[in-house]
Amino acid sequence: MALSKIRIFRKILRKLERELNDRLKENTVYCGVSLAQCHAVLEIEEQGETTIGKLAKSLGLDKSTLSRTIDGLFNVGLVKRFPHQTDRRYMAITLTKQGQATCGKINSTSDDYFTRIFQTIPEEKHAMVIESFGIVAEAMRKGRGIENGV
Amino acid sequence: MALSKIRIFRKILRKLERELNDRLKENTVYCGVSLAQCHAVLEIEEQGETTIGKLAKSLGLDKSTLSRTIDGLFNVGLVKRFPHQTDRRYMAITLTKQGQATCGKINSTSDDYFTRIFQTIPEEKHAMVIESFGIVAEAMRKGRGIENGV
DNA sequence: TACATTTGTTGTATATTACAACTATTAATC
DNA sequence: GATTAATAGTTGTAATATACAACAAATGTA
Repeated sequence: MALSKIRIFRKILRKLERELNDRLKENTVYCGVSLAQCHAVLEIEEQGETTIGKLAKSLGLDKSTLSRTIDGLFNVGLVKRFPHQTDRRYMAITLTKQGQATCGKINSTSDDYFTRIFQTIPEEKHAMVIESFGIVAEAMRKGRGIENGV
Repeated sequence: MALSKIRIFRKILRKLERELNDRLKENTVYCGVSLAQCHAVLEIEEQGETTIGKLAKSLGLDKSTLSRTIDGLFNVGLVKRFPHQTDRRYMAITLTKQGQATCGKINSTSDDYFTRIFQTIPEEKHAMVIESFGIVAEAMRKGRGIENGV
């Protein structure tokens, strides 16, 4: 692919990153959780009962970081934390009712937002857009460890 | 658009965000600058001679934050800083030779990376992918201030 | 000239993060 | 079964990134 197109794509990507960031900030502020907490909450929702280690791995963060993030969520009553039945090294982490409510709020504001965004995009392009984002996300996932100059 | 599709799109987007983040981290570490510094350097390159205020605005950050980021870049010799000729309230900011070199390194590792990523995507889909990302980025930019639950 | 605005810097506080050292628990080895 | 390994999580510490408020310097305006 021509370098000029790569440059165009990178520029678009930087723009997209800025927009995504701004939106996320607004959304999390509105939902009363920090960005880190928001990611953790969504990840717990996705994993169901989980552990610090699993969350750290799936979010690509250190376990100490997650330990503190979960501390914060526990303190504001969004997660429950109790030793695993058979292996007491683990802490089983789940969302409280309130945590589920927050999660629902995050999801619904995000759903609303993207519904509106898609309303400004011609309907016949929707499938193309979704496919394209999927392609790139997957290509990047597969390309992990590709020499990145590293 | 159906909620189920919105949900799929959001999930893809989260995946993409994680991948983008990871890659940026590796890249900036390799290029010897922090993520914030990297963004600033690329923005200075794009704007040419610029100011703290302009950078803060374009990056969506506080001027005090940029003041400190530029401090850091100045200390490692990547930017020059001197009072504007006619209005001495401004600091004119430019990249040094070394700053340009770092910028070139950032660009070329990113170019290489995305060139490889696109090599894993069928060629006939390249145009579609670029168009789609452009559409979403622009839709989000236009949609700024859309009630986001706020 | 006196007041208002703009630009950037500094003081202070908070959030996010990682690494290293540690504790507690479980698994493996002998 | 006792000793050693490995694993899960927490805590101490430090670095980075960030914003808001107070400020100083420069410029514009009345």
